[in-house]
Amino acid sequence: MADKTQASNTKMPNEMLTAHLLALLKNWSGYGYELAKKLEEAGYGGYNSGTLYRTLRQMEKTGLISSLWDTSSDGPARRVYSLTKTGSLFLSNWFTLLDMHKAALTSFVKMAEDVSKPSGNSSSSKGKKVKS
Amino acid sequence: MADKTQASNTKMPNEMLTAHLLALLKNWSGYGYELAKKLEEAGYGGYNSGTLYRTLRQMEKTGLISSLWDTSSDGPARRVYSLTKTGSLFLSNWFTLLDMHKAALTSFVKMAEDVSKPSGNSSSSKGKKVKS
DNA sequence: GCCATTTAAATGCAATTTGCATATAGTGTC
DNA sequence: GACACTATATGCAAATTGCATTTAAATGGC
Repeated sequence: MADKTQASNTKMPNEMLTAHLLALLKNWSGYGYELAKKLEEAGYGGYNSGTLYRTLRQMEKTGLISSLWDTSSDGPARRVYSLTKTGSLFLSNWFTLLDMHKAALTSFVKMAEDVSKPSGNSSSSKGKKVKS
Repeated sequence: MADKTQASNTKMPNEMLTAHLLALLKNWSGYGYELAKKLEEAGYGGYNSGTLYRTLRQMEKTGLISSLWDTSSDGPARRVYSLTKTGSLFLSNWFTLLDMHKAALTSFVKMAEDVSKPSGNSSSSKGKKVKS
């Protein structure tokens, strides 16, 4: 479990945790402990519980999700979250943001490729060579 | 310029700045001021210079890029950066990370969709309804 | 009943990161 | 000299994170 499937050592930034939580809560209602386990199952464990709960509370404060206590079930009370309209919007914005980000990356790479290989011209030239 | 083309108000996390810088530096050598302008042109301004320079220094410290001073040109000296092998690797890892992230998001959304619409069953049921 | 364990959420605090303003410095121009 | 533009860096308060720890309800075993 938690088998470090993530692309090598690259650390997931926390904004992605927010996105994951929003996606899990889309068309669903879940509480922290449950969400943590789902993330774990999906290979996105590695967040410690403190961070997770705090992230959830903060998402609530910023209006992405809303919560209410569920005392109906056994065991300690659960704070059950569900997506707000804002959260839903944020999620779809995140998707487009990801696309734009990726597009920018590829275009940046290509930009440089085009300049460093200007038709039949070898070595230096445009390649903004540093003097020493 | 800097025309807030980014999907609404969603803020770019700084890990993405790192990715952008790496992409710009792939097959290229550039310095901070220049990189800032390229980002600006591409619609990814909105980073203040302090953050940008500090990010670059930190990327150097972690071995993603390396720098040397360029005093050959007019004006103040420039710290010219180029990608290390690690940086190049990080960038391609970042790409796969993005893909995995997006795949996870869509699968999460679909997961919930499948449960909340169980064939011909209306209202509550599996939808993990909260009591009050 | 008593104790350990599991479920569930939250807090304390040090360490890191960020945002914003400001500092420093070289060059050219009026 | 005063000013603007290029170029990098720092100070410091505010926000965020990581890690350990705390609180608390319920269950299972003895």
